[in-house]
Amino acid sequence: MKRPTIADIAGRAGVSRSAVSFALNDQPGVSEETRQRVLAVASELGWRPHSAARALRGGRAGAIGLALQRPARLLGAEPFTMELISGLESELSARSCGLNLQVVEDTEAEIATYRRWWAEHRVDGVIVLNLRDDDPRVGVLEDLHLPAVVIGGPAGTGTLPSIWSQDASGMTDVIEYLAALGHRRLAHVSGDPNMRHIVDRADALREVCRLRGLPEPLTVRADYSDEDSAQATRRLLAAPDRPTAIIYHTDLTAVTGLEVALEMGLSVPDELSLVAFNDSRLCRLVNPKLTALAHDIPGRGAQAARMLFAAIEGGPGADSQPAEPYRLLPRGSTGVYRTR
Amino acid sequence: MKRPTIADIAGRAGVSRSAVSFALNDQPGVSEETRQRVLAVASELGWRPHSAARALRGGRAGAIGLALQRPARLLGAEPFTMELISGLESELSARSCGLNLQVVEDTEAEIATYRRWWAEHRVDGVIVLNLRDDDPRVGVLEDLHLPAVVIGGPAGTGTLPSIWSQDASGMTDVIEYLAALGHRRLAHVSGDPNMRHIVDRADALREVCRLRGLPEPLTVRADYSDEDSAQATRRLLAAPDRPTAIIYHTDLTAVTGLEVALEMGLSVPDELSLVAFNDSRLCRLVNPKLTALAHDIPGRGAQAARMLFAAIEGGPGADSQPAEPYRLLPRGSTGVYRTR
DNA sequence: GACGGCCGTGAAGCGCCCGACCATCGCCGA
DNA sequence: TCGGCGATGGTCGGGCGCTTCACGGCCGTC
Repeated sequence: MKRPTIADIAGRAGVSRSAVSFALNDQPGVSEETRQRVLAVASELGWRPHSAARALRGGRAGAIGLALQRPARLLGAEPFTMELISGLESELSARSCGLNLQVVEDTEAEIATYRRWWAEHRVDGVIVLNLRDDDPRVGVLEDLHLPAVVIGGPAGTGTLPSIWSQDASGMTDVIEYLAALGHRRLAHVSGDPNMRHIVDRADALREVCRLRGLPEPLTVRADYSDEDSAQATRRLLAAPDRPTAIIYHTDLTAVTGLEVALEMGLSVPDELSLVAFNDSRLCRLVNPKLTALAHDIPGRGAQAARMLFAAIEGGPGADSQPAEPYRLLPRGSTGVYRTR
Repeated sequence: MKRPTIADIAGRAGVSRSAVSFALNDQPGVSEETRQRVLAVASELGWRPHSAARALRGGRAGAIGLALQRPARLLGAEPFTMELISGLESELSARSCGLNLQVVEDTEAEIATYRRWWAEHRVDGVIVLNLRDDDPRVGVLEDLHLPAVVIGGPAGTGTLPSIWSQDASGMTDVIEYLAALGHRRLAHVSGDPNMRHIVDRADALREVCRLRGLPEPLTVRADYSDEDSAQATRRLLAAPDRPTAIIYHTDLTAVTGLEVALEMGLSVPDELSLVAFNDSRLCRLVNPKLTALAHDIPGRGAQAARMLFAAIEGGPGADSQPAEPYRLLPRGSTGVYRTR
């Protein structure tokens, strides 16, 4: 089977290659009659533009890039990435634009990937995840003039458009909810402090507690691993003045924390309330179900894709904007705190 | 910033473009001295081949394709896909080959995607997931002569190489394990009966039970959704002659089943044992932890990638082969059945 | 002096797009 | 009546970056 080219269509329709090109691209320069004839022949032959030829000619690569900086074992556990991808795809496929995926080890490798994509003309733009403080990726992308949309921010994205989650306000909602339930001693299992949104949450937590006259909240770090998450919760619960509510930076971490709490003989939510950032099915699979801060991740993916297209086309619509706010979904893991 | 081309290198090195091309591609036709000089200039300029130009010239697209036929909300919940991708990537990035991802609605859309990829020269080959009976994708890929590796089989893959999981033997292991624990009334929550591996498991279950003189196992279907999984388990446990052990086609389904069983007041594993196909972190997050049949998914992805490369290059190494067998990981959800 | 290796150059061409050009026709003013 | 002109509908050909085939000097050898 041979792929038909424009020349084949030209031959069959009895016109020149240019005429075919004009007809296929809705350009002026051919009569309506010729255009229809060309289109008919093209669809009969099943012609599709050769993406490489188009890209070479100086046009679009017809694909965007997504570099995932995650070890293999985590990529699976975390629903975030896949939900984001499916959201991206919903917009991409509507414009028959491809998605190039690359799993990278670290930031350095990610930057190398951007440079390679740029040099090889593989993508028209990229989506950047997990913004960090002084993120070197921003400068590189700006230098390359490679269109990009950052998921994160709003600070530190340079000239790149971004879509930022309202982490401080999400955290505030949680604290107010917990405070209303009578909790005073809060704790926070936090993530990588280099991540912008992680810092935003921690800052908000301290700030709101101070304003409301609550004691300084305990904070410990945990990565996504089982052991680390369990250890973090154990440390918090072993503290002399044990917290009555714990806020986790991830559903995964929270679920592990729940197991640990139950293991240690605590009753949830009677003696301990738990809240997770990032809702997912996981939160509903455990018992009691986890109270969570939910986000429309596929929706955000779609929004990011639209912004990226706007950035690529250089038109309007590529301005930074907030994602829709977190929604607090109270479930069985949080309850009224009764002083004993 | 301008991307350097071969002509730029040629100018700087004082040789013709052809010579540069030979040097960069390790072809004979240039002296060792010239080659070194060209390579030095190339790396100084940061030259990278323009992927579109190469593809146009008739070479490789430098990417493989993966079409995911899953609704958005499932893609996130299921760790399988991401683990597979990270396995694929480990091989791909070693050869600096890209991965093209596309989320599709149904088989028809998937086939359309293959045709488009082929016509647009976007990918050099594809990975096919979830083989079904009389799968139309096989014929299409054969017709297009688009190299492909099927994850599934071994039957029904036509001339396409495949890597097949040993589902019957996995199922047999489970039954023997459960039988050894004293279970006789087994049940099976099964998946889409059009999927080859699902049928293999069901067949093995019936066959082995017959051979061992166990009663005909109950079988119900459930998709990946919460409601469906819960409903399936409820139906089984409400049956007059309740099973003492249930085998689930997915960790997700099994976790939901566990919740339902606990809700219904059954003690796991004292009154009911549960086993899941597909181990994942999910199985260790619940209480009791789920006994599961584990698979090295990233490993299989890597193997599939290697086979696909072999198929693309037309060399040897593209023969169908079994994946490594399932490993049964007994955990807290299975135990001795004591007649009451 | 014919011949074969070795290095290197020139040019064609992959499929597509687009700027330059050209033929035809209708219309207008001289 | 006829030349000039603009609009319309089309053709020609170059070039994007890269590979590769055909060829052409140049040297050493029989």
